[in-house]
Amino acid sequence: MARRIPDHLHPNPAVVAIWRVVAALPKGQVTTYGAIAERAGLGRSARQVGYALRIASPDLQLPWHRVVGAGGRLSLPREGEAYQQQCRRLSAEGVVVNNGRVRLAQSTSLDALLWGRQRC
DNA sequence: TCGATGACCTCTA
DNA sequence: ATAGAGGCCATCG
Repeated sequence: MARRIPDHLHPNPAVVAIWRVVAALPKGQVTTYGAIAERAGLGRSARQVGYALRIASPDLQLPWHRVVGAGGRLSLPREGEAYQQQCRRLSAEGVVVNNGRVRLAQSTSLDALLWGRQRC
């Protein structure tokens, strides 16, 4: 699951710390940028999380799609390619994406099947 | 050194 | 529910 991220992959320790936290996110669970910053020991530097994900190499295979904005809002341009991919990958994990929003905190797999009209 | 720039967040109106 | 203003903070040119 939580794949290890070597220190030498990036000179900035904060970036590596963020990658580690993201890599540890369980499948089907979503969190916010702010929460990740907190867990990485960066306080309110939520923007750093966005930065770290943006510069991350695809080779890392980070589950970046499990990271959303506050209130469960997808924080990517809706017209972009990345947005579509995030929607699909979340849906594939049973996370309901409704009009650019996901259910934070609750989001059990059960009502995912009941509520789930995957409108990406 | 400094202003611009975000895959952000919170509070108002 | 939506929009705008401010705040935040590391990076970048």
